[in-house]
Amino acid sequence: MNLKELAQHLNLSPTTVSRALNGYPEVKETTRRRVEEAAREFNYMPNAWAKGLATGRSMSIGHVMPTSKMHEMVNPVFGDFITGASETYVKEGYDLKLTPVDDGDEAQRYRALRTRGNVDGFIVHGPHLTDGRIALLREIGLPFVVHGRASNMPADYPWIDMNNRRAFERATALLIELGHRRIALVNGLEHMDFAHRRREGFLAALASHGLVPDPALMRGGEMTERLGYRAAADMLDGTSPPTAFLVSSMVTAIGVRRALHERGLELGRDVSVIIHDDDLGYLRNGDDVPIFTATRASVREAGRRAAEMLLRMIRDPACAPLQSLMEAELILGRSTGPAPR
Amino acid sequence: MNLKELAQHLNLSPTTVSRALNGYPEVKETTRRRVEEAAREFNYMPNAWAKGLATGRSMSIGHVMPTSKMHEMVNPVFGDFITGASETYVKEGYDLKLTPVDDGDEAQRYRALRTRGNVDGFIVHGPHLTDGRIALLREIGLPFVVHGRASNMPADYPWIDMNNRRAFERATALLIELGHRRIALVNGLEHMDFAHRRREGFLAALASHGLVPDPALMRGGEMTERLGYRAAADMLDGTSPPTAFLVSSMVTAIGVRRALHERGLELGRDVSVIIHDDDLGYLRNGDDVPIFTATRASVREAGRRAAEMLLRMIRDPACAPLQSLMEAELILGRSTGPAPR
DNA sequence: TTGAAAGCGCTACCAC
DNA sequence: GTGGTAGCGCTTTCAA
Repeated sequence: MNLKELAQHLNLSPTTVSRALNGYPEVKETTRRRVEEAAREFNYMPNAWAKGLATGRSMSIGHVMPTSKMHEMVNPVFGDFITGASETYVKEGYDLKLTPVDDGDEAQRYRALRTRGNVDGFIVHGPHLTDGRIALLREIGLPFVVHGRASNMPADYPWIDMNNRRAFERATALLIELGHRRIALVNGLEHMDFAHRRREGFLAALASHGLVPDPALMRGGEMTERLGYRAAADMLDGTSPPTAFLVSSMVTAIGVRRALHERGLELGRDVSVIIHDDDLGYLRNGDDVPIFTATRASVREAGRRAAEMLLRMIRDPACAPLQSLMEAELILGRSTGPAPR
Repeated sequence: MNLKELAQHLNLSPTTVSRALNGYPEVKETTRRRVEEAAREFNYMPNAWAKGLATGRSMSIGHVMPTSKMHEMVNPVFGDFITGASETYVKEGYDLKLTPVDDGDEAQRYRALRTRGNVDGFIVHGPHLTDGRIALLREIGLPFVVHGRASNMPADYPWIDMNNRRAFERATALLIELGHRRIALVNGLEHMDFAHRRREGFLAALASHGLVPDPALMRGGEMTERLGYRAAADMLDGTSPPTAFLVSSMVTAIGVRRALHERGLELGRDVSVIIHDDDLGYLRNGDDVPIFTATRASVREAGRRAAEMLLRMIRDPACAPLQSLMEAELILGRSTGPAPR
């Protein structure tokens, strides 16, 4: 059933039916009602292609994410974020076009999506510190929202982000106040913006307490179990081992625990650990360790908000770029850890 | 730059240009070359909407996945699978339309995608044992491929799946041959097809060795750390504790380990464990435990294949439904575990 | 308040 | 081998 047929059924012109369905004011109320009813009855849905062709809008949003580091973002933040965004899209009749893209040919893919007229806007996932995509997207001229930030770029684009810096600052301060002086940081890949900010928070807290960071106690990498194990093992076997760890991601923390366990060290007795992770429900490793976290619900919320920001920009290209910072939640474990030995 | 303008530049008709670009045979080779060159030069890309409208094909594929259980599939298989599928799509000029959908209103969303003419086919993720979507999709009439299977449905649809049954059968047999008689199964949610098949494999191996399954030693649930912990704790504290565990997912296995550790039991000394997981690179918990696994590469391969199957069906609706079973790989740990005490 | 008609950019049929 | 032209289903002037 298409518009024309529907119009014939109603003894109306396609024009009027179109207007009625799209909320134009000049349609008589009774007519509109009649049309809407018939549309429901025949389960009429406008053909997206014709509509796109006629309006120039595609009613779909491109989500582009680098695949080589996929696990960093996909797992698990990405799923929840996208679910949140979809809630908004569905409500507003938009589709979500997912484009995993190799780190290399990003520019190509963005341009293609743009030129073929396939999307009305972009969500950018997993920004690096210096992320070329922002300049690229600006040049391309479609609205976009960044999930995260790119610290080394002028901050005049719209973004939504967790306050990673603050979470790590608070976590570090907490450990310092417990009496720790040698605190290890096991971080994500530090060319990723979120990891960089976490590090900054860590350093800021040290500095404001008059502590000097020890490079031997700072490590970054893909957030795997293996990284946690290697980093902790090296540090614990080093000349002056840490008494506390601050760990990016639960998975990495598991590796840290393995290294502790191998050395007969007990968490909460010999060593303190604080974890930051965005995936609580899935992998909660007991409740013995304090966690800074973006809960699943709040990541979803972030997705919803990002989508709303983007749709607003699509509708009103002149509107100011919104920026939104969300706070991580602190969940205290049973033991916040001991004073250092 | 659109087709008409490009044609004018070349002093050709739009028709010829279109034919040249779409590989029709009746174009003179020199003309084709001229056209292709110009297209590249002006960075011409056809407007997807016009093309869709004219051809009736959307050049995009819908990936629909239930969100309520999202972590089960999203994490981490989904990312790799979709990356693989995208490789195929990009090559063939297709887009990937992602639709997270609440378990409830699936029918609606599928129909909408179909009626609005938005997709040419579907990939179905995370099938349940009795999955209504298969009947629904058949009724809707677009080609689809299921990532996984639905055991309780007639198996005449196209699917691609890991051989979960066989992996668990082999794993169980391995434990039995080591001398274990009381083997625990910590499984995923058993209304999910993959989990059901794993259980079947487990039971089959017991049966073929003349062992009777003990319901107290079988547990299913969301594959979280907590499930592993609870299940193992209950079983170990029960009247006749298991001497070996077979665990679905690395994350769950971490919980099992915690329970063991709490009780002073050591893995590889007091108890054997075999894990099945599809996410090796990310969360490899040491190399001390044997793992059945679909490697990241093979999951990607599965995505590629599924996409190819689907595109084939789209092009030739009459073609027979392909079905493809992939074998999990066994990676032996340093210790395969002891004989039972 | 409604309708007729002209496109949107492309493909595909038919004629040359 | 190439070109003219009629749609695909919708929106959007302009006219009534």
